[in-house]
Amino acid sequence: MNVSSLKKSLRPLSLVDSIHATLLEAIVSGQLPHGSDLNSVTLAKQLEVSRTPLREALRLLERDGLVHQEGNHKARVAKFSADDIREIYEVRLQLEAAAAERAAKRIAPNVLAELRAVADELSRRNRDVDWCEKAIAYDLRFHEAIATASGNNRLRNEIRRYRLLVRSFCVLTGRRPALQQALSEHIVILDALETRRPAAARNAMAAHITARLEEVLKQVTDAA
Amino acid sequence: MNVSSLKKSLRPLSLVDSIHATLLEAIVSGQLPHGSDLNSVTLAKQLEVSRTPLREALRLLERDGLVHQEGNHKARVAKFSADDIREIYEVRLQLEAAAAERAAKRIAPNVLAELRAVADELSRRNRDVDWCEKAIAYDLRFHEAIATASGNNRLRNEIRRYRLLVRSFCVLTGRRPALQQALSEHIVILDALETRRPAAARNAMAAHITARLEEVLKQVTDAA
DNA sequence: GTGCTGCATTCTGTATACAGTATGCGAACC
DNA sequence: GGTTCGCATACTGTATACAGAATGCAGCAC
Repeated sequence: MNVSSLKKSLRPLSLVDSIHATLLEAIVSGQLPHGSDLNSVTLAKQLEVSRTPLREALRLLERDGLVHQEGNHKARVAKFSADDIREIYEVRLQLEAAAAERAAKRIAPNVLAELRAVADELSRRNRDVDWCEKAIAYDLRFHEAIATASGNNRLRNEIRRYRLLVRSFCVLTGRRPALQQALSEHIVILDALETRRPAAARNAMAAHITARLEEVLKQVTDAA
Repeated sequence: MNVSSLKKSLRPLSLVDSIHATLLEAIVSGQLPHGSDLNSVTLAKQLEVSRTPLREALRLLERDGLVHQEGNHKARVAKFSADDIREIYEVRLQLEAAAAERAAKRIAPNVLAELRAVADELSRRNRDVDWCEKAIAYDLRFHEAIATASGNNRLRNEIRRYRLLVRSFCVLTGRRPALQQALSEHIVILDALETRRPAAARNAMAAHITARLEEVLKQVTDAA
C-alpha cells in the first residue's frame, strides 16, 4: 500500500488553512455578505481561535480578492462593482480559454465521455427536482476537468482562484445562474474538445464566459 | 491642494508589507538563492522584526510562488524545474497577450511615443556602458505600460505577479537575458500598438514571450 | 442648539511566551 | 561495525500580552 497517500489526512490542515477555508466558504456562500466588517477580535472568538492565525487567513483572503483592507486598518468583505465583475471575468476568460485550447489536445477520452454522459443526462432530465443542484455540481466538474486537462498546474490554480470570485458574486446577485443556458454552451465546448479542435474550444469557452458575464451584469444592474 | 494624495506617504507600509518587499527583492535578485532554507527565528533576527509579521510575509511569498512550504514545516525559496518555468511562461503569455490586445485599442499616444523614443535610443546607442541597465529598466517599463493600458487593474496585478517569478529565474540562470533580441521583439509589438491592430499586438506579444521562454529554457538546460 | 475638544474605549499591529513536534547525535544493543 | 532507540535541541504553530492608533461620546464653548 502506498503510505504517502495518507500523509494529507495524517497532517490536518494548519489552523490558518482551515480558517481560510471556513471564511472563504462563508463569503462565497453569502453567509458573510459583501461589505461586512471583519473585526479580528469578534471573529477570533466566533471561530474559537486566536487572532494570529486569523490574521494570516485574512491576509490570504485579501490576496484572493475576497477581502478588502481599508485605509483605516479595517478589513471588510470585498464589494464588487460592475466594473470589478467585468475585470474579473475578463481575466477568467483568458485563463479558461487557454485551458480549453490546451485541453482539446490533451483531455483523456474517458473524462470527455464522463462529461458528455452527465451533460446528456442533464439535458434529458431537466425537470428533476434536484436538477439545479446537479447542474451546479456539473458546472464545477466541467470547468475543473478542463483546467486539469490543460496540463498546467499553475493555470489550473489561477482558474480555481477566479472561480471563487465568480461564485461569490453569483450569490451576490441572489439569483440562480442561468444553468440551462450554460449547459448548452458547455455542449458546444464539449463538441470542440471531442473533435480535438483547439481553436474552436477556445472560442466556445470564450463565448461561454462572455455570455455568463452578460448574465451576471444584467442581474447586478437589475438588483441595483 | 489635494491632501488625500498624501495619505499613502503618511501611512507607511506595514511591517508585513516591507518584510514582504525586502524578501521579494532578496529572492528575485538572487541574494537568497533558490532552495535556501528560511528559518523564521534566524530571519527574524536578521531583519530585526518579530516572527509574527515575518510569518505573514512568508505566507504571502508562498502565494506569490516564490517560497515553497515543505511537508515538514520548513519554508524554502522555491526551486523551479524546466516544467515549472514552462508553466509560468504559459500563464504569463496568456495574460500579457490579452493585455497587448486590449492596449492596442486604448494605449495613450504620449505613452506610445515615450516607449518608441526609448526604444529608438536603445537601438541606436547599443554600445553605451550602461546600455544593459537601461534596457532592463525599459523592459520593465514597456510591459508595465502595456499592462496598465489594458485598462484592467486585476490583469495588471496578475501580470506583475508573474513578472516577479520570471525575474527570479532570470537571476537563477546567472546570465543576462538576451536584451538585444527582446528589444527588437518589443519594436514589433510597438508597431502593432501604433497602428492600433489588436490581433497583431496579441500575436507579437505571444511571440515575444515564447521567444523569451525558449531563451530561458536554453540557459537553464545549459547550466544543468 | 451646534460644533469642537479631550478622554475613554476598542481595535489593530507587533512582540513575546508557551507547547507540541521534528531533527540530529550519542549510547546501547545486536 | 552497524543499527536502533532515546534524549537534547531547535523550530514551528498558536496563544497571549502590550503598545499605539482610531473611534465615539460626553462635556464644554459659542
